Amino acid sequence: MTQSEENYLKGIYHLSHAGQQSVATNAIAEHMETKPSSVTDMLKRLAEKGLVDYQRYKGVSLTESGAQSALKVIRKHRLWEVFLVEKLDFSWDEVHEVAEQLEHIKSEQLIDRLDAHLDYPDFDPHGDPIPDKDGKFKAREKRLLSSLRPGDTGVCIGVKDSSSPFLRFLDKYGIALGSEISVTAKEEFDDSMAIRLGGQDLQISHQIASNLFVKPNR
Amino acid sequence: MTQSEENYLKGIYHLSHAGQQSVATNAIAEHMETKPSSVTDMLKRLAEKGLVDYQRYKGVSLTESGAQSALKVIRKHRLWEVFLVEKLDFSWDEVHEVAEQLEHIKSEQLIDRLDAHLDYPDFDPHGDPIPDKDGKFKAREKRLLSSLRPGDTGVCIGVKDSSSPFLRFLDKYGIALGSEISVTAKEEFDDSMAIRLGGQDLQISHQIASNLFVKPNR
DNA sequence: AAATAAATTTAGACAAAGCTAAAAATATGT
DNA sequence: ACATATTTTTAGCTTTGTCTAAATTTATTT
Repeated sequence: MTQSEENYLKGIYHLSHAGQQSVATNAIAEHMETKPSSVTDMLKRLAEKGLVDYQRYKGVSLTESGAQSALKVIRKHRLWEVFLVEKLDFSWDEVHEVAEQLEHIKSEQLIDRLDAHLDYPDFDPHGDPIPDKDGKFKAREKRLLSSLRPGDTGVCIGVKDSSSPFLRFLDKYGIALGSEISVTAKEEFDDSMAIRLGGQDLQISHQIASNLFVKPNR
Repeated sequence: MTQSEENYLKGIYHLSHAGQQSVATNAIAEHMETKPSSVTDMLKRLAEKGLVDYQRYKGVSLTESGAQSALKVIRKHRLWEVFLVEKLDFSWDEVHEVAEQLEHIKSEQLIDRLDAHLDYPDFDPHGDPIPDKDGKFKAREKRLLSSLRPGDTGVCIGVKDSSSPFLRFLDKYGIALGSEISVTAKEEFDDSMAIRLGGQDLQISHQIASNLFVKPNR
């Protein structure tokens, strides 16, 4: 399987889990920053290989085999991200590009040993779950911070938006995976919130709160 | 620069340091397991980019810029080999293939941090020197074991042949980088040698002795 | 020095992956 | 329901990197 094929499978996987079912050609093109005509070409090739179910004009979905392949790539991507952050001291906003390359290295042995070296992590530096060898991953209760009410508390376990500006914003205010957050107030008007973490009080916009995942305490 | 271009530069670099000066198209083809016509095509492209000096029918040599690029690839390859052996417990006969892929990952930051993580190694697991960021590497006195005479001693610092069968042979008899070796006898007839290392006596053929580098003690 | 052999290059094809522009199918608005 | 807009596909071209077969250049023999 080529790198490009792997990238398409990964893209289709992500799109078919955000929205549902069959994914539109245009959606893929936009997601992969390419042209719809190029997507069509690739879909035909992937269909040939039994990795996707594709009928022209009807969108596409991953076959079982395609989904397994996508999960393998995602596993590699996320394990490399953990490596970069834990072992090479990258910050969480710097890892994506490099992991995009590393995810295409072909060696079962390499990824198994990397997994062991990292002590079998379940989540990557953005809080996304890492599939195991069989493509299964640990679920955990995950809600947007914006859905909590004043008085509620939770632990930061991930981000929805993983763009560099957002991640750098979080770093700046000391918000990291594992941070204990309690909601002290919520503004009706603009849905901004007052939160407390590690001794300090912060005022955060709805924009921010709706891109942070927390595991609520009960 | 594409992966293929990088591979050619690396190949030309190795060939022009084993033999001398300008490298023949056929030699490159053989070394890279491809056809001479493909090599010609690539040489033209590399010449276009100012990475090699090439005149048709006359062979090819690296320009300053081409040599620098080749050294960067070699640096990455060897650093990754160290990583695989030191951190992921690969054995020295398993690392080459994977390093062939990893050497093409593009990120200055990655390779700098990997270098630091590995504590700036000077030599790879086969004893080959690792170029620094400026393409320079540490020299050290290096002789073939076969050139020592009875009574001489030395430390094993590298292999000439780094094929799996040879490396596995060395493992089997406990010969590793850093092993203290003393020559106890040398057979006129077939140039085989009796050596002593770590308490045991071994009889090794000329084949073996002429593929092991040692730093002689004086 | 001509004849032959070996090395190298050219010409023409092919596959992967992309693009643009035009055509076809599907969806939407009134 | 029909015209328009949107989406998707097709057709044809480009680049990278490879190949085979034929042509050409260089090297070696006798």
